[in-house]
Amino acid sequence: MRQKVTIKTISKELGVSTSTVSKALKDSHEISIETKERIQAYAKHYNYKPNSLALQLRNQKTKVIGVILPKIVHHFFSTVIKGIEEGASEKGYHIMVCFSNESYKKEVENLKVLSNGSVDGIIVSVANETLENKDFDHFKELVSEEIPLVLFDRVVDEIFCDKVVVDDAGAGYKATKHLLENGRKKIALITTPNHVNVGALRRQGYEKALIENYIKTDKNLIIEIDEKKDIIGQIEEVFNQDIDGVFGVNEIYAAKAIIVAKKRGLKVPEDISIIGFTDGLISRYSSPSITTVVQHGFTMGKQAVELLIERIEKESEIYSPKKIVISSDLKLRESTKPSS
Amino acid sequence: MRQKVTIKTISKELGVSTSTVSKALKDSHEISIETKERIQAYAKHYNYKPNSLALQLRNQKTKVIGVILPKIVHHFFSTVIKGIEEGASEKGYHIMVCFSNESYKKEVENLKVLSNGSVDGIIVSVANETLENKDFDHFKELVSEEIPLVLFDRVVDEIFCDKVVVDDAGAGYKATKHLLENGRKKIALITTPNHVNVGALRRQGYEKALIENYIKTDKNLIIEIDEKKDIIGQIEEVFNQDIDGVFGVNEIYAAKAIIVAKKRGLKVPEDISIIGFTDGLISRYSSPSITTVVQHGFTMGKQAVELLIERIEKESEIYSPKKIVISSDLKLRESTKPSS
DNA sequence: AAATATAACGAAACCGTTTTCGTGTTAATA
DNA sequence: TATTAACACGAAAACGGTTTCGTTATATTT
Repeated sequence: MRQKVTIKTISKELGVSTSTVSKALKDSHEISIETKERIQAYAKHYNYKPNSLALQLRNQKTKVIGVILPKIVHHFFSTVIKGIEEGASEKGYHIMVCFSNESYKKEVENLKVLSNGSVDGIIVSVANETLENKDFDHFKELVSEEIPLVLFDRVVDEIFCDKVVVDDAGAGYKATKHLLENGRKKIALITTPNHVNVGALRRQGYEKALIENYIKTDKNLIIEIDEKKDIIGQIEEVFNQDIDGVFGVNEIYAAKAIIVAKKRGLKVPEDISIIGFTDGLISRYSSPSITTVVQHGFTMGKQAVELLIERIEKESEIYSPKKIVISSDLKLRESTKPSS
Repeated sequence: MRQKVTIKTISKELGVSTSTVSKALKDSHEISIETKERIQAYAKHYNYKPNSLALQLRNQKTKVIGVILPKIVHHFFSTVIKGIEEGASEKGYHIMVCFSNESYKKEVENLKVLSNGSVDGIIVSVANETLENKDFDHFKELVSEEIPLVLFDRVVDEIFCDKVVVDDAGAGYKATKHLLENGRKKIALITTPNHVNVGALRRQGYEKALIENYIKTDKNLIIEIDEKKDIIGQIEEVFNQDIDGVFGVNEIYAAKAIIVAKKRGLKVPEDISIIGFTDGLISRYSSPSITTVVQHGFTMGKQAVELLIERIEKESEIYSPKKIVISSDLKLRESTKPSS
């Protein structure tokens, strides 16, 4: 890179001290008008830009927020990141984004890098592998260093920090209840293994709705997808039972359920109602379009970053962690309707 | 934040100089083994982490790459960013992500912030508004400051820098040719206004394929979507003509074309073949699934970042910009088949 | 005329680290 | 015994800014 023009360059060139230059550029009253004008003109002409590293070092803050996501090619997370960026941007912050790719090791690495002073605070959605391991020491260390931290969506209770979550249990309840109100009684649940908190919570909601309607939960109707195996194949199994409704805990499962239903000659939504989670493009464009629980990822991201910045900027005050619960709504589309 | 342990803290605490501490932590031979052990033990115990800002300032490099994207909630761009992050990560870099939201003003701002020393180089896909304005001074200034810059996908030729593009003309050609080979002759093109380079290029490919097959391009079959208006409505118009094939320059247009076709009682692909661009989730999950041009966003991102890092790390050498063209392939699905 | 206020600027410390270049002590060599 | 080498460490500059606290010269007040 071409040698940059610094305060030092200017001071040498104009025969004044660096302090004078610094003050002149800030329009300080300590400097005479003529000198200020000379300096400002020079700076403008040579396109002087203050080196932000120097400022960050001096001010002990970077105005950067670190973000660690499990993945990015994913509608929900990309929505969240948009919310985070917008919220950050409004407050004059920038974001540094890393991905854990659901790996514990990468999450630890990322956290280490971000906590060395290059960001003012960190926002994380925990990797699946970490949730399985239940090893959260890296987060606890962060907390003990008093680095502001906000967890969202995939959070863990035992970490002492702010959290933003969707009301997954409530959402699962709403989704299931919608199917029940459609007159469906034999409702299958296509979910993730239980260590994924959100899956577990959505299942709780599902079970609660069934119980309220005096329906026994039938283990055979609940299937925990192993993503390493063939998903369609696993879904086929539950279709071997007699069912008239499906609740998929994400939009992929719902979309695949539709494919399986069609293959079996079942009409959606006439013969079977199907509801999904995550209001992404799949739900909108699959045929029939899918009724889903919309998660408000954008809101989550924005809330998370606002919480974080508040924490960063009021570090003097006594701190007690908050938990924000974002409720979710149903978006009704073609894949559900009352049974005839 | 709790006061962090620095080299200075350690040096005071152990009664040695900061130079000694620094050397000891680097296992320098200049320091006696006992002293080194004392210092290292202390550092480990108090969880010392070198302040990366200080290092960046001293080394005059940040190991951070700035990325400016027009948007993020978009399959192609999120794929690219994944490629960028992976490539960066492999070389020990991190990424700082900003969004222009297709706005010229935000792009200029982002560029200004990133060029103040906080990143070693920048990767950009140009905002639509900027392409309309044809105002590229902010990029030229960057180039004149010799800040490494790589443009991808939405590039502009007059900027002197490395570029990574997809072979849009070739891809448009391939897509159209596929429809022709299916025996389709009245092929509509649903595209963007011409100032969007990629749209223009794909259109060139479309026209070339038609000409090769001695088919006159019919203006009435080409529709430039104005995204501010109702998209479906605009697509309806082209369906008022007699057509048997549709080439949509992105997956949304293709998906909406399918919806319109179905509404008109046309069977896809029996009566009409429809092909899209961008192999995202929509194409995969809409019904029928959509034959598309796959853009290899991941590869683009990775190539872009590798180009950039090469440029950053070999700054001494004489520099002549490269342009990498990524070819695209067709992914055949259900929405196209030979006419019967 | 002496004391004080003000204006305009510079010196130096500081943020946290690395690195060059001493410097003092001890051990080995001439 | 005088010289040199090796060892172990510290002082200081540098990266690019900001800011506190002088300091000098002039202007104002008593």
